[in-house]
Amino acid sequence: MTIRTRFAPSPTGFLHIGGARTALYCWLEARHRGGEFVLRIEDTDRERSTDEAVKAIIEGMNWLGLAHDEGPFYQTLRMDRYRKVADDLVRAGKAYYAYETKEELDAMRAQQMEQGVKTRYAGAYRDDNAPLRDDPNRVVRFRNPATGSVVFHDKIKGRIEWNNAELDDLVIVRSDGYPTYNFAVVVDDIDMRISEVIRGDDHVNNTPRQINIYHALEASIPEFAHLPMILGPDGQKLSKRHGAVSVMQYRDDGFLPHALLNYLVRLGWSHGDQEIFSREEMIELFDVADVNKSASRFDLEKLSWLNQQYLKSDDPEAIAPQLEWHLRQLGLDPAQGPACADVVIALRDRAQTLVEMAAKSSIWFGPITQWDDAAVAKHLRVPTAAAALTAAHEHLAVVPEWNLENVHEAIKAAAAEIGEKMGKVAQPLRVALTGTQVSPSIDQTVFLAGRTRTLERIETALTKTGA
RNA sequence: GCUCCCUUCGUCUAGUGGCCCAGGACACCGCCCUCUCAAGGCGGGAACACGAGUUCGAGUCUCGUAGGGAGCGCCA
Repeated sequence: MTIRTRFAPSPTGFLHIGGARTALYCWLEARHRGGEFVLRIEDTDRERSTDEAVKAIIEGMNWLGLAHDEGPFYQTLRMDRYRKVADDLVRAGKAYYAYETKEELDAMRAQQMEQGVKTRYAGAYRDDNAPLRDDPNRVVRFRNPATGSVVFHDKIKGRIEWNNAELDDLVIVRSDGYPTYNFAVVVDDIDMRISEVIRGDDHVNNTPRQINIYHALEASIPEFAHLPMILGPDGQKLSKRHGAVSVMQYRDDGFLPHALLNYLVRLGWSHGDQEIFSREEMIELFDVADVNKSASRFDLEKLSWLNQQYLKSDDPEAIAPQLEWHLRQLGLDPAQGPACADVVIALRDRAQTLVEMAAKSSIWFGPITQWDDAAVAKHLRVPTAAAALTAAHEHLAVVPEWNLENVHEAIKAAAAEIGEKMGKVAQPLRVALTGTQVSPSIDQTVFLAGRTRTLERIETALTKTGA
């Protein structure tokens, strides 16, 4: 039997880090075991579900490259199915109609809280066997076993046992006719033949009652794996109010999807001392049973480090289009400068994100917008600057073919001509070309500027030397 | 209040009774390299929450304590 996993977000917002990791683990588990990965949209909360959120979630998964094999399925399209299953349950005596108002239920809970007992439904209809009647408050409740216990083996948390006495008769169909989460998931997971339920550990508490519903439906129980949460950098729970952002924000912030995936796969899971995983390695090595039990914090610095590792090791030609995208975000035209793959090579040791890389490349795609006064004072207003720049201009003007090696030789020759070390030429030249005293190696900086731009900027800089 | 879950360097983690006076990675500090900044190389400080017990031997097993988290909805 092939295994099947599913990712089942509710479309009430964007795909955030926690959801992305859940999706990744579901996807990896399916790929690793040669199974199938299905996407299901849990949109029974009509108040909060939106089409934009569905699009945002799918966009996020596409960006990360987490392709599903089936779906997306929409719960709102399966209403008839849920109603039929609920009716069958009522007919079989495994569920019943109840008619309490929300106010009555609130009062019941408040009273139980006061008495220090677990809050649970203790209404009158469980044993009432009342015939169906029309009432705006009519719901269907599941008749949970009153005695015994539910035991399951979570692939991550281990053995978990729950007393049925702790569980109450949950509503499975609301007064508006819509199914509730705990009911719809079970019906869906059965119908979609899900063999492994991988989800956040905020659902462990729901699992025993869901298992009871599986039993009532005479379906076989899938395996469960409850993932620990991802906390914010401060150890607080991530929420929309507190630090949770869309995975697409990471694209905008200059991260590579593979880097995010690699970061996420290592957050709560590991394989010895290995830090870098190709997609193939993730698939080969990942096993949901190896996931850690405890929550972990999101660390932007480690993500940034990983991102740079990929910036350094990925094919520059593959990164180039992404850099171009970020250049355009800055209002720069990639056509007005050197080949972006060359820029990637020059800057990948100096930038952790594509946003940083794009910012640092602006000097090759447009005019110098800001002069660092300290740099000018230190490297242009010195006795040797004018001679160094003049010599550089002279040699660079006649470089036969404008490539990195020839540019390097020309600058070396200029230094030799004035009898100074490289630094005496490189620094003034760097300030002339960038307006600052920080840039990639001088030959790279000059090469990427191109001959015309380089000579122009040296001429401009000469006027600043005071010579 | 009740139920369930979790606890190794600041952070992510290795560790499944002796290989651990605890290893790797990020971050931090120092040195080297060097045309700047990085990157890289080398080195450094830094943790088994606490207490009992089991055992010849415990980070690893058991119990308790403390701390943290989740759930207790006609939300998912």
